[in-house]
Amino acid sequence: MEKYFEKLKNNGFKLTPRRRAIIDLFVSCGSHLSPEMVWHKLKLKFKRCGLPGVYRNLEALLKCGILVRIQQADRKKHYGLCVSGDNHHHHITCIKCGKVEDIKDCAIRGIDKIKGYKIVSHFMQVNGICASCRE
Amino acid sequence: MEKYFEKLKNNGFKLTPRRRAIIDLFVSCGSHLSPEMVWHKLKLKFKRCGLPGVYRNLEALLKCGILVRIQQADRKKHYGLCVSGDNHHHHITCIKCGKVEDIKDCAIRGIDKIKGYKIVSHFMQVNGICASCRE
DNA sequence: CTGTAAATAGAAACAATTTCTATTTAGTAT
DNA sequence: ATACTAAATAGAAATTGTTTCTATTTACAG
Repeated sequence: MEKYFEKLKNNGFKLTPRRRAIIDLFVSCGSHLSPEMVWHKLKLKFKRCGLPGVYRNLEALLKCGILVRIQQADRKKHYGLCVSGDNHHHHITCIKCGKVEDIKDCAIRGIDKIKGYKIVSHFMQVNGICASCRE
Repeated sequence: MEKYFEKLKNNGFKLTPRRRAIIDLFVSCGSHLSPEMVWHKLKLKFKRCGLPGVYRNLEALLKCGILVRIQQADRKKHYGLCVSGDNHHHHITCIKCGKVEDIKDCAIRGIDKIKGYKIVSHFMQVNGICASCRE
């Protein structure tokens, strides 16, 4: 918990109740959330609370490496706690409970070229059903 | 060309001038296009031509396997010709010219489980610079 | 405790996509 | 050829997700 507040400070961001609540939320739910889902949760705690503020805070937390952005099939943005820090990794998402885990092995890493293309970036998203949702 | 018209028919779709033009467009440009880009091109040929119609047609062509949907970093949908047919594959995109090619090898294929997750689906997008854009 | 830059709410703007309704058209049956 | 019918269409309007703007409030350095 403290380490997150450190990160905020190191990046010149203030520690506000909103941000504390958002971090809490991600820590306790342990899965990824869309801005709208975060907003619904926050509205339970704060009576006055706008969706634009949620977007701004999620981007701020992304910038200081507390959250990662996860690409889903829908057009919504999704965020999750960044577990691996800055190391290159991908995500596996449970389609039942929404939990997100990091995949450290990356098939592409270290590969320089594919089909004559100089590789600039790549993105991988794996969807599955986690052990506890499957039993 | 004929094979595309076959596919339309096999899926219960009619072969309309719009669809013919859209297929032509993708064949001749050999890269991926957003609905809006398709629309701009179509407007040169057809004076009356709506963006909603483009969306509908791209989805129709997707359904019969003529086009594939490519996930880009932006929030737009992108479509490209489906070169590999129904076989599982991913795409590499040139960030300079927009060309899209298929990658047949897939690191995930055949893998059943990762971290205890039963894998349901996955998605990979590689971005690079192609040989001719690089020289 | 004061000052200031950052954070905020809420309204409004924006962008991509989808839905709706009435009209037109492709392809089948005559 | 011609008429019929389901599908395709244009254009307007609605919806959805996100961003920008302005005025007010707040965290925290001094």
